[in-house]
Amino acid sequence: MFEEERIQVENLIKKYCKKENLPELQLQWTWIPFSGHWGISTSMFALAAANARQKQLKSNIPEIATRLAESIADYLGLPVGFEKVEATKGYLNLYFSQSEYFHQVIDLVIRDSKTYGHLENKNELVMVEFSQPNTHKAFHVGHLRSAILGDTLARILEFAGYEVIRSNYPGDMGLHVIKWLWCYLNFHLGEKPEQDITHWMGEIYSEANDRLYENPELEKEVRILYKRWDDRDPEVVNLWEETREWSLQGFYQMYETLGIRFDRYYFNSQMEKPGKEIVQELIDKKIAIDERPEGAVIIKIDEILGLNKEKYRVFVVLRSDGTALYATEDLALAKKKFDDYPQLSRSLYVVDVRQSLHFQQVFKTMEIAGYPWSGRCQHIAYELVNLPGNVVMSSREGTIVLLEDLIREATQRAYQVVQQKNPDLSDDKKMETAKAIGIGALKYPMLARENTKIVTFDWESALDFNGQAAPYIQYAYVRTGSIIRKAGGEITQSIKPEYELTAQETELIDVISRFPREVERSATEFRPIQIANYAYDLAKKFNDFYAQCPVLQVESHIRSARLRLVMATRQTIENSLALLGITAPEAM
RNA sequence: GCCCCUGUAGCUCAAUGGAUAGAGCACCGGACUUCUAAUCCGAUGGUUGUGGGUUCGAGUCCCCCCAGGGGCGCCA
Repeated sequence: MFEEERIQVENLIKKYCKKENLPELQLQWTWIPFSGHWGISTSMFALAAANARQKQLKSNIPEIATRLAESIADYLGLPVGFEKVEATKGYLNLYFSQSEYFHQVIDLVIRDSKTYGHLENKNELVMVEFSQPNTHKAFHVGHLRSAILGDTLARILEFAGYEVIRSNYPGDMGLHVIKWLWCYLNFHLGEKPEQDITHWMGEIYSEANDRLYENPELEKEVRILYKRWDDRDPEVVNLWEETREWSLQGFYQMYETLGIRFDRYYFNSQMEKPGKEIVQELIDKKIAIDERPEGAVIIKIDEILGLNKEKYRVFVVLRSDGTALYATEDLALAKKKFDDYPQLSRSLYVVDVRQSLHFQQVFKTMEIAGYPWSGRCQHIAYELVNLPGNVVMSSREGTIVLLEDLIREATQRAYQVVQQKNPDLSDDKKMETAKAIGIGALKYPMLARENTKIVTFDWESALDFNGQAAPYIQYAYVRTGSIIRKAGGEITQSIKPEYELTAQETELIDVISRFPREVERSATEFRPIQIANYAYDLAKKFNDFYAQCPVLQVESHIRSARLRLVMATRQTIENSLALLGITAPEAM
């Protein structure tokens, strides 16, 4: 928006520089940071400094910048599309024509509606792998972060013009699964989960750990069972298949509730064989050293690269007994993704920060082995969700908050408020609204935080719906709906307002116009926090407007203009909430 | 020992290298006869961990420290 006008001004400034024999610099434009105004701004400090350097002048840069800004402002006069040009403290500020800007921004939003902010097709295919839950374990609040972060990144990347494949990688085999099967076979044979599947699965896993802790001599039964799995004993395989399916059904339910979908499932258990093949290939290529049976199969990455410092360390890719490690399987998975989608421009892994070294090792190994796509793999690291006192959530330690419990609690609390404020809604509608609010409230704090910062979970703040939180944004959305409904379906034409806009109106339009830029930035930096903060900012500006500017009870031309502003706000809130995976409710 | 992350208001967190470092929570004082008060307005609150450097300009970039967290050969 206003690109043409900006370029015109830029050309004028370049002309001025040539005329005055000033160095030519790329101008950096920012937004005028003062509230109640809108327009673009550029500083003259860089130009002043470059000029001083070039001419060997020793002088006060801010002073020169101020004079430069002043003479350029004089030179420019009043370019088309702007209503004021101002030089102050070394900055050149160009204020947009209010009615022109209003008209352009609002028309664009209303015209594009659901696609407002959607960027041009980038013709790139990106895979986002996220969630990676372990079957036969509980699904707790810690797991929520990867699921939500990955889902939101996928939404943002899609909106930013990428084609996205969402993939999941459940951990459906490993020691935890064998322990679970052992416990089930001995103490729960014949039982089946009913509701809260992942909860029930988690209970048995936890029981297995307790029993083994109390009676360590039973470990040998677990080892025997693991051997039976390795030999593909039909009884074990069948039981594994059946119980694994229970867990997966539990996950599907959870994703359904959270509004998360996947295009592609890769399973840990399917990567075992191809992983071992890659390890053999690495041994054949003399990249990996086979120290079996005394030692494992290892790769001395630093040595291969000739690094003096320890950076990639030693990477263990196969156990000394020949069984697969997580690392073995991750080598296969990386390759499998590019076998399936050779045109992937990026393969992203949304996995917690503790595995940073692991992924560096995986990607670097594939690079050494000569796979050309290795540079397109990238780990998107995020910090953990801990309990107060920096206590890590762990199924084995029993220090977990179950996702089912949290969702139930949040939804119930939201339901009570809906019940109180909207008693006339049907019960289905109340429940639907409560879910939108409760789940939104859980998602938001995980997104409105830097990926690299730890989230501390406590019940009180998780269930606090006030302040900077999803319900605040949803409430602003509901308010826009009320106004439009009360206007009675009035048709509003494109309009250039002919009255002095209030500060609240200018700021609101300014924020609306920023949306596409926020999408771009959020996508290139893989940071949903940009959108989370943006959505809040937008809602806040609307609430300011709501408090100060009556829409329905004003003269008709103001009413028409404001009604359009409300419509555009509503659309932009809706679009930004959609990127966060948060439902915009009709009533609250 | 090596590597990564974090350090900003009492607490939780923001801030494309730019103008006066901003929100929420908490606390205190106000605003529903109005388009939904899950809202709004006001007040209080800062040596951006320390010390250097780069730059016209540093919370932001670089270096040394300090503090906390995480990772480093057969866990996932």
